[in-house]
Amino acid sequence: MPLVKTSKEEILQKTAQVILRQGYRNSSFADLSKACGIRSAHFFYYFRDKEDLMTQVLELTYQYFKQKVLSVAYRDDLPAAERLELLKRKLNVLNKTESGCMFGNAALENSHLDNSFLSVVRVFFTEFIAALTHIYSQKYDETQAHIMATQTMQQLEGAIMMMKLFKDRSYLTAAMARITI
Amino acid sequence: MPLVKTSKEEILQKTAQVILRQGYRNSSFADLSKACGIRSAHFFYYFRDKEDLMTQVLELTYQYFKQKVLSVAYRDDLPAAERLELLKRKLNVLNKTESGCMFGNAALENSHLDNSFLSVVRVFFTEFIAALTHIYSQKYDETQAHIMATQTMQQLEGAIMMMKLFKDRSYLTAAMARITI
DNA sequence: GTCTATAGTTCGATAGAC
DNA sequence: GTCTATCGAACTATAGAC
Repeated sequence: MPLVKTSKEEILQKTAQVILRQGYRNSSFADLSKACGIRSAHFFYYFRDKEDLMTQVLELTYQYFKQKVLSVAYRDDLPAAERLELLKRKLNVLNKTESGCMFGNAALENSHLDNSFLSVVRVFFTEFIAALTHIYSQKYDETQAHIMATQTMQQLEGAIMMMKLFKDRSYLTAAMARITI
Repeated sequence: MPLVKTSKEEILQKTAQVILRQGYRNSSFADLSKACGIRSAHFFYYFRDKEDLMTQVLELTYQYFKQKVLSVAYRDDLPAAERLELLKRKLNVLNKTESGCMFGNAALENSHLDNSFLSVVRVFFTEFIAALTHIYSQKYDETQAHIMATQTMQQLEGAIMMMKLFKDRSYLTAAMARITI
């Protein structure tokens, strides 16, 4: 019985990896506890229930994305084209694994329910589109920029779906290459 | 006369509706049997197990798509633009409910496993892209046509994801409107 | 209808840090 | 000797299967 100190942050990160790969419903506490090196009972020390765990996983992932990825869209000292290239480079974390997008997975898996964590998923996509719109709006009017942003995001999610299904990263690579302003 | 009042076809169709909405893992035999009006034991008369049921649901849905939707892509008596419009009209079944695409859902939910039914999902997308490629290749060379087909399909899947998440059909409507040759 | 496995969850105990 | 993190056992519900 190893008395390893596992922080809440650590649990959230390991859990995120498993759920990214397998989905929410398909990840049991048995899976999660194995990945974290703790017993499943211990999750309930930090989290109310599985839904609470998922909510916090999504919130952490969203915060990471907002701060590390989306923020570059608002660096108005740089020209739009450069901000877009920076954003694309940051987005390449998606290409590290073939596990896809946490939020896309969660959207398709849980939209029929009224899980509390769905609101985080909706916020993620809303903010993602807003960031892209901000970049495009340097060259196009607000309406057109919003359309292009939505299109870009949808193209990415579609490509990620193919990447995950065919275990082939070239779908995402190709879609990324097509993103320009 | 061991007469069964509920045919296999009926079961497959009702089951398909539920799984389209809720996903594979999220649909229990309790859910499915309620929707079909049979007792859960009855499923095992027609199907080996849940995976077999899902495989046949996907195969039936794929056959429907192939015959009723994708076939119009190969009606070479019609000009490409007209075939594309016809295909789009057929695809509007997706807009009837906000439940999304069976195959997109299955792709994201199960890609981490090696479920036998994943091959049907891969065939669906391969054939979908092939059909679109055939239409585009009337105007563009084969390579370009294939790229455009992949892009169109990914755009649709992305839009369907948004539609399902936000329960708002305008994402799909807008994406459809943008599909041209 | 019943069986078995597993899921999510609860509870009480414990071992060390302060 | 209280506090925090952790574990082990057990409970309850539900799943898939026949």
